[in-house]
Amino acid sequence: MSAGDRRPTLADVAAEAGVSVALVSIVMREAPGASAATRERVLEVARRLDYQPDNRARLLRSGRSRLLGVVFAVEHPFHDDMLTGLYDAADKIGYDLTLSATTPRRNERTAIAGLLQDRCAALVLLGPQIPAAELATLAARIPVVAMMRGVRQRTVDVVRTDEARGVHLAVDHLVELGHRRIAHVDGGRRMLASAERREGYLEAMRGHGLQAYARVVVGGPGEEDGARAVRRLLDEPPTAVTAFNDLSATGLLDVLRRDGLAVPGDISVVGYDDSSFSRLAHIDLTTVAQDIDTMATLAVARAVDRVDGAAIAHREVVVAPRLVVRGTTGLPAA
Amino acid sequence: MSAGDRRPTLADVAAEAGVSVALVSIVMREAPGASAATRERVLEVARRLDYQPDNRARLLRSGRSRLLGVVFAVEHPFHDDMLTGLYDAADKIGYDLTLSATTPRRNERTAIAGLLQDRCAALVLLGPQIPAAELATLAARIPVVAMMRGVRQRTVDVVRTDEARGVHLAVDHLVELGHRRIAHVDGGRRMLASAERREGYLEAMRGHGLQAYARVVVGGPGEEDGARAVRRLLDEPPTAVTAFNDLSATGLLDVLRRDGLAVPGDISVVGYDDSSFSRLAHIDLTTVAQDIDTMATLAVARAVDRVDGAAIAHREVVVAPRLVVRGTTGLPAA
DNA sequence: GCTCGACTCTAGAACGTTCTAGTTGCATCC
DNA sequence: GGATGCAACTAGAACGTTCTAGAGTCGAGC
Repeated sequence: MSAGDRRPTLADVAAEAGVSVALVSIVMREAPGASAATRERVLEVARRLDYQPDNRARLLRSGRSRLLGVVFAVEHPFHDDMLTGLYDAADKIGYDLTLSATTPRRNERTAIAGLLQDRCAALVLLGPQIPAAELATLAARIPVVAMMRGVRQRTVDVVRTDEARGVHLAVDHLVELGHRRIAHVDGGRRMLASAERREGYLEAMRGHGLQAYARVVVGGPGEEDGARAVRRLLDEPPTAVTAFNDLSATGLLDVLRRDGLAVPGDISVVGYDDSSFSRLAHIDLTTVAQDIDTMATLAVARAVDRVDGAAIAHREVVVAPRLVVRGTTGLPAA
Repeated sequence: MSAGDRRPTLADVAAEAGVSVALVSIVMREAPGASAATRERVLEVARRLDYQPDNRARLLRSGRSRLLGVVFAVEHPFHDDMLTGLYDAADKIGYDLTLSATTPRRNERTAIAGLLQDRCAALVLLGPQIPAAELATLAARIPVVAMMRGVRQRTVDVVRTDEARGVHLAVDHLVELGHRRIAHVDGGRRMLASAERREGYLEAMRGHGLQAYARVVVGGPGEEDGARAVRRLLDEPPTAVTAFNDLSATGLLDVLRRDGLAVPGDISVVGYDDSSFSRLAHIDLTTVAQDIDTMATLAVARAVDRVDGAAIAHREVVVAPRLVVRGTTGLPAA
């Protein structure tokens, strides 16, 4: 009735071009078995009829799907960056991505269920929150790659950043600038990476022979957590602070500046994550960045390997982060 | 060979339960036509075999797809917020969402092509960048709802915010606080909403009889644009500024504070978009927020109406924004 | 005892592709 | 001049569902 009565199919193109359906199929997916002349003619007809292949039917018939399901959280701007990398990586090896988001009102289980019904070949989960056991049962059904979360399950693959190394880099940088009294505001008990980053901090301090100066304050993932933590720190202020993440660092910065302390003049601050806002001139935060492209490439490669049934012994890939030096770190006060 | 040889199908469940495939289908989609007893039994078998319906086959067979394709940009954190609303709205009326992102290296055309192949029933485009003509040809093929962009094409639906009204609200707020010398830093020539917001500003100034004080400075969408514009403003500083967007406002704030001007003591600033970073204690920006839930609900409803072939005369829905008052606006300096 | 309707269930076609196993035509080889 | 090979093409099954049409069963109504 309205615009297009029905979308054209292979059969329509075949009829119009005077060839068989199978031949049109061959032409459309650029498979061998058609002469240049007919190829040309079929393509012309397809274009004229505005033919669009039906992915559903295509995937249904041809078993393997060359489709990777990705679960990401709308709350994490960082996940958007990772999507960019994943699209690139998948594209490069001829795979497609199908996305499913978690939102404050749409949980991970729902997001995963949707992808399972779409019959993607493997799942890539960005910072999955569901219990490890659940990941394991899921992995029994379909290859699963978890990113940015360590999972001690021998059936799920993991691609993550070397968290400890990240804070290590931050401490190295500060020490190099001449800092000694460096404190760490951690991510609290509930955050997965918190313990690793704290350990990285302690280890780095020991490595520089500064264990006597080491000081860890309990914080959390939010802005307020950083603000609260730094107030406790100010009785005997260090010359530099490494924070659990950028948000926490921002809260911290805010309190410092309100108290009239100059950053980095009086105190240097390092965040973690290289969140987009840390680039704002206003904040200009020195921070630790994950290697997005490398991680994305590895995750996709690993997923595809599993789909192809490759036998890979090690399940976990740990990628080194890098330090992004901006304006919140400098020489310590004299 | 590996984990699961093959995912179970309706036929497997049917065989195991000793009934026909059709009956299992009936049970799985909770259609009428099966007794409570068999329903129970079939479900039990399905659960035992870990049966998952195959969406592809399902959609292929049952023509209509109850599937909405959404194109969003990873660069826009705001789009993530909108996704949240869209998921809610779609969920409420039994529709599914399939997402396709644009990234710095994946353009809108590619994103749309993917969705077309997935045979979704309609397309929802967040802030589409492609030419209106292209949108029109697309709309000839499938219902299209464009969000956050005005399109003068009688074949595509539009759900957008009343941009002029947003700046109007900002000016009203400032005038109410006692400001008169209120300037506007616009979004430059290339931004779609720029002209509307500028008009809204001028109209509001006129409405308050302040046309003599009206002053528009050419800016842009970025932080640097705001910074550059405000420097030009400082020869004869106003007591308040409305900026094209939050990013521009942030650049502006940064310059002001570096110049030793207090915000809002010496000068008040209003942004636009309610970006997530505008909530940071550090920035705490008064801004104009779009009504995400309303817009999402309207967009989904409109898309579904078109799918159902409803005849709706007006193609454009304009939603009122609201002002979010935070810490960058206050009484003018005495 | 026959028909009717309601209910439960089933066979088989259909959706739009890809894949397998051909068939045809034509040039090549001994 | 008959076998062989190859390129170009085709018929029809298959993928896992849903849908249409109809078959069987049973109790009620006359």
